[in-house]
Amino acid sequence: MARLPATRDVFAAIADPTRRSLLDRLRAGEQPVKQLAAPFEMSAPAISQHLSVLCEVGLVTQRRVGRQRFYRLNPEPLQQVADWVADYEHFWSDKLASLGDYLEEES
Amino acid sequence: MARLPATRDVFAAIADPTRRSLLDRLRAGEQPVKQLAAPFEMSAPAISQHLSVLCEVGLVTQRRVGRQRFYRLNPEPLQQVADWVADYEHFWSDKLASLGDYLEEES
DNA sequence: AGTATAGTTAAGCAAATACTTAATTATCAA
DNA sequence: TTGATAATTAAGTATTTGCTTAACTATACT
Repeated sequence: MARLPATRDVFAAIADPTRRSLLDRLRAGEQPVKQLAAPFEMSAPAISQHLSVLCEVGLVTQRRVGRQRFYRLNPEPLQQVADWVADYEHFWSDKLASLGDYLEEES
Repeated sequence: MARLPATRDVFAAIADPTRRSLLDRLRAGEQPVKQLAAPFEMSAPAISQHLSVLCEVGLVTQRRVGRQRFYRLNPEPLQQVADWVADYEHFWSDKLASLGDYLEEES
């Protein structure tokens, strides 16, 4: 037997470093694929496939202009990630706080 | 040809739903594997392998007590994720703000 | 000593992933 | 209409992943 179908969710989408870079670049604003893909040493189809994953989970939207395809960032789905991580934030801030106490006692 | 070695980082570690659940459960405190694994319908080795991934990226630590292995949450590496997502937060809050403006104008 | 318990390591497998090159679609330009 | 450009879809491949069962290690119980 093997694992379950592994529905592609936001967490899976941002697990890939290339896809995170693409999102990072899109923060500069809507861009056509050519421009977006410029810094990557990867074939155009590879980029196209990554963009379609991002599209599927709603992290980007598409707009056609002539023969170009403009991609735009849609960060809302990242809220899911932010929400999940937020539940852990007090754990490390508590740790930092106790480290602070420790340093204070030492000084 | 194929892809590059794909070093396992925090983003990859939290991409798997089972591993996220394990972390969620560990928020209740340090636990032996048996207790931690109880709700999962998965073999013990599968859980063990997930825990070792979490260990590799530093999200959990281990402590041996008799024949038990206690795992403890170490949330610090999640800061990386929090930091990355934080850069996107103003994007969606801007969007919400403009939605707010829109709703205000409508009323 | 013998056996049960907690957990990992080993080996193997099917599906998913991240690429590749080749072919295709669609638009623009001469 | 011919050709170049922008991008995708198709098909194929190597690697990784998430599981499984079987075997192993180590501690505890009787």
